[in-house]
Amino acid sequence: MKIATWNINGVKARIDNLLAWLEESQPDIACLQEIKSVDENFPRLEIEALGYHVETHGQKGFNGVAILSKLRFDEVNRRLPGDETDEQSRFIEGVFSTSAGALRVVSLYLPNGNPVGTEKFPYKLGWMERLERWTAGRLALEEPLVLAGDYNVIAKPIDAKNPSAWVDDALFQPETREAFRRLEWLGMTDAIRAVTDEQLFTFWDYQAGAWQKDNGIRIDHLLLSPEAGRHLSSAAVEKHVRAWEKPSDHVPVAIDLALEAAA
DNA sequence: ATGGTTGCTCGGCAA
Repeated sequence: MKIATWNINGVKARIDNLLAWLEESQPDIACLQEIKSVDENFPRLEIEALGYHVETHGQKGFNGVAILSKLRFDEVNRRLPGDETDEQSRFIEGVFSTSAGALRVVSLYLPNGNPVGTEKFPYKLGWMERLERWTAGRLALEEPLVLAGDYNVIAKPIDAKNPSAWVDDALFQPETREAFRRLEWLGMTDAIRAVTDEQLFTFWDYQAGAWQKDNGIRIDHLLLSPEAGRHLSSAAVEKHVRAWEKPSDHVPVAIDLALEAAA
């Protein structure tokens, strides 16, 4: 079963790329971030025509996440618990029936947190604390769990072409990196790092020729519970998508799990 | 380089 995550930076601007990518990559489950659309305007008909079920959690103008799945959703949960006042659409969980029992897949768009020194940074850290608590609860179920999305976290210096350029950025603060490590300490595995130590990027800024200079960062991650990680057979960044016409500034990251949809 | 580019929405924010 192929599970992918992609920050598409606007579903309206990216619909042609999204449909082309779905046909080429053929993910069984696709987690999207920054759909920048309300649910009513999400182009579900075109996507359903390719054989996907569609669940969204959007808002006007910014943020917004979605899960597309060739498997039927058994359950859908929107919003990360822990702060009833949080109005930003950044979290959706789908539950699916597989050969290994219930599979839980989350599409998350973790707050950017810039600039550090404003209320945006503590919002990011608070969101990461809520995610840690939620994940601890799900891990107690001892089920396959995939947390996929744009984490806005540069976990290690190797995950940036120029780490020194990011030292004042929320994505690379010690508190940010520690909060990410706490998710790993809970028992979650960074799928890419389970298969390779090489330098890989998932985001290149639109500005200053970042793509042409390969000045990128790796901030889109799939974290796996032990029960998901034991089925991991491959993980890869689909870098070529960044060279398409009218690209997102992020590219898809995909894993294969040796699991099948329940009969 | 206190710049640069894109999306959403048509001024200014978010990234």
